[in-house]
Amino acid sequence: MARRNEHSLAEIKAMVLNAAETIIIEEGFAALTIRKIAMEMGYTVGSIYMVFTSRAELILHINARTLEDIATRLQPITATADIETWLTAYLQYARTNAHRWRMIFAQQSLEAEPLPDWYQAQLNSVFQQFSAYFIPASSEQAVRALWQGIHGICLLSAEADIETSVLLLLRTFLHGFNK
Amino acid sequence: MARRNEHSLAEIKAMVLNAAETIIIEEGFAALTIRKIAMEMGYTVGSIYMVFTSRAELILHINARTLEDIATRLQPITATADIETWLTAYLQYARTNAHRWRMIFAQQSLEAEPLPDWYQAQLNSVFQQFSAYFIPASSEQAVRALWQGIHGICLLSAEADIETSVLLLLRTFLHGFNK
DNA sequence: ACCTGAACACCGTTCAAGT
DNA sequence: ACCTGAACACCGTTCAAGT
Repeated sequence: MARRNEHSLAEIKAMVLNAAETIIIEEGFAALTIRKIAMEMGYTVGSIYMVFTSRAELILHINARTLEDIATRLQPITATADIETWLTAYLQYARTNAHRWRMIFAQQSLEAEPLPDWYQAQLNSVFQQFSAYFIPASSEQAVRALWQGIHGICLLSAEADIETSVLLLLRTFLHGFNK
Repeated sequence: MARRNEHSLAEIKAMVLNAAETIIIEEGFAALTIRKIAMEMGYTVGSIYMVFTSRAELILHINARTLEDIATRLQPITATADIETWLTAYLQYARTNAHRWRMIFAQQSLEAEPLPDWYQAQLNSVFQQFSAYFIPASSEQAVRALWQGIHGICLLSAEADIETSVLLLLRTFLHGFNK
């Protein structure tokens, strides 16, 4: 056995990411095992370690992809609509892609070492779309606090009425901000 | 072997909780395994299932204890101090007992079935101290949004300056709230 | 009745060995 | 050079068997 040479390393890497994404969408983060990914893509466990050094690194790349997807989809809205429309679209993405979206924050809570720069950049590409609405004349820290606050609501709410709560926080915040 | 009868079931239950708490404080949530708890308390794995039906149920009880501890410690402040003082004390508890405090939210993200009533009550005993500062004339939903928002900041911030960010959110919110 | 510890069905990760 | 799959060191959970 061994040495099939059907796919390049780059292709295998893409297959791992696609298989992983399918599992997450269908079964959630907790169901994502290396063995299941290998099965899904028709390779053995060892192969996955040819392209990713660990499960943690793989998860980081999956999340980076999700963040890229979010940034791409919301970009057109940024140009044309107001902040409530943008935020509503973001919340809709989170609802529609619940498993993938939640996974971004499941990873964080492991604390551990700091996130790599390329990943931070992906995180920022979404946050910057949001924060652009507040520039100029708003402290970066206040806008970030609001952004994190919105995610607190999303992560801790029992499904229903998340949108109402988030808009409530946003409006009260803006009201307080604009004197 | 078997049948030592050194401890009642209630005593064993307390020993499990104490051993688990020690592990969490010293090594964090990820290090909490059934085998390690058993080792720590001088029993075997099977014994733990005499007093808890599963790891998930055990975690729920540990978190309930933490919530009770928080409520007890903050109670005296509620009576005498303003909201910023109370919130600062809460944040200090979260910082000082980081592992135990974080664990409360690690569990949540598993979604799964709804939390039992007795646990919801423990969650509420802390939230009610917070929300009391806003009564009357504030919508329950807005106060809850702020409370969850504060936790978003705590969970997603990189350690430094959490207190500043939280107070920023609180003050802007209050400013917006009071016309 | 209480407690054990082996067994079961899983994990992530490594690496000698095959082609 | 690429890929396998057995092996290692773990998990949570169960339950027949011992005292």
